[in-house]
Amino acid sequence: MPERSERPEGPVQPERPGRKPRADATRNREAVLAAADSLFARCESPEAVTMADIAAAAGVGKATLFRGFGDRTGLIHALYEMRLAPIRRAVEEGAPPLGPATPPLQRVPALLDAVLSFKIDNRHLALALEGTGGDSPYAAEHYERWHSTLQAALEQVPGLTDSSFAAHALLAATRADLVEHLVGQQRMPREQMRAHLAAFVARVLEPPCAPLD
Amino acid sequence: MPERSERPEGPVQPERPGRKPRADATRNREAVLAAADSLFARCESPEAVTMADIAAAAGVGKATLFRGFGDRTGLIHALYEMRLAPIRRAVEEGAPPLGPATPPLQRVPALLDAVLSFKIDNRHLALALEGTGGDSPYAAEHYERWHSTLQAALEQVPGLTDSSFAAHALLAATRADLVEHLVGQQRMPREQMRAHLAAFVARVLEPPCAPLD
DNA sequence: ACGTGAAACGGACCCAGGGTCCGTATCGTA
DNA sequence: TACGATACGGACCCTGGGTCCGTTTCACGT
Repeated sequence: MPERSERPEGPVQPERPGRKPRADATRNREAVLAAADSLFARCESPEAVTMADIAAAAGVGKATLFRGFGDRTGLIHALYEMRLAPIRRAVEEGAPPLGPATPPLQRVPALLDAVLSFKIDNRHLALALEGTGGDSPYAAEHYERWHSTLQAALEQVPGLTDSSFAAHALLAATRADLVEHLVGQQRMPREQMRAHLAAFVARVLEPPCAPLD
Repeated sequence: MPERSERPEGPVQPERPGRKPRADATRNREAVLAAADSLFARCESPEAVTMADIAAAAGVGKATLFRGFGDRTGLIHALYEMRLAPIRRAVEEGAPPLGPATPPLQRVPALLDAVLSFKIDNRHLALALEGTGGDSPYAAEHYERWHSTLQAALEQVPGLTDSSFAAHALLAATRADLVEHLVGQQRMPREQMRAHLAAFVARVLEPPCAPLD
């Protein structure tokens, strides 16, 4: 039993300020990201694209992948974070309806719609990340971020007693493989999926029957 | 690109009535199921238990595993169905609150609580099944069964417009890795998890604010 | 009881794919 | 331009799912 330790993953951009980073290194990093992005987008199943494929497509040796990103999960993670960055900024410091100044009853649906839309548009990537066998999606820090943001908003919704669980449950409705099943396999149109989620969220946010006067 | 065909999986109990099945075959099948069950229960991560491990624990050659169950997924599937069978019977032909005669507003929470309880009690197994990389959980027929049963019940809930999506969303709150995260990692007590889900479900089932007279 | 052929057995074997090693080529700096 | 540090890349290793085939074991008919 190998007893999973705390993920070795040493040399992933140590950010040495003493020396300028080598040009070929950054160039290769970009090439790898681009190649991987393209491959994941093109292929139906994420596990169909191997590390060797990515290396070949980027015109680079396999070791370069692992030197730059640690392991497969690290590479996928880097790709995912790259795509997610703008949305994250919009959530953390942007204007309503995503930004922090939005009233909860408006922000919760906006957040969930943003997550869903992102996963629809990047479902192959999201699938690769969530389906990456080893570590569950719930260990990833970006999930932690979404969850705590959503929970904070839900906390201010009247009548919701368990905001943490509710946040988990609502986020679960945007799981990548569910999105892939509905949008990818069953060809549900993007807008219809968003509408369904919106209706479901609205139902959850609806105040309890007796409006306190 | 290997182009996933319709799962070869030929010789999984073809049920020939012409000849009595060989004694050693059924004995080995039992041994394998028992060994696998025990190993999955004992180990934290499902991918820590290999087919060779199971074969060794059962005192059987690897080929016997694959002859009897097709592939890894098939074995896990057989285990899962075995455990699930009593609940399935209770749902299909049992008494309330799980059986078909139950009024929807009572049956929906009962169904979801049954699923959740089952996944808590068999989370390693459920994790193995849902996390089995290749095919998404949504392709499995037992998911299809849960979904259609739940959808049928939800259809009769007033004000719910999209029963199919709602069924998906509610079932998503019982995903094995979420259960593992909350109960396994964060040590949430079983009863508390059930209470949280029950509260969430109740919130969804709550009728829209204006009660029709 | 015993011969017989079909079915099951098992472990050596194959192969894909993630991850590593180390001699070599390249870059930034003096 | 020389030099040390850094990155390169492809041969290599290893684990783990899945298969092959010679051998064994069973169920059935006599």
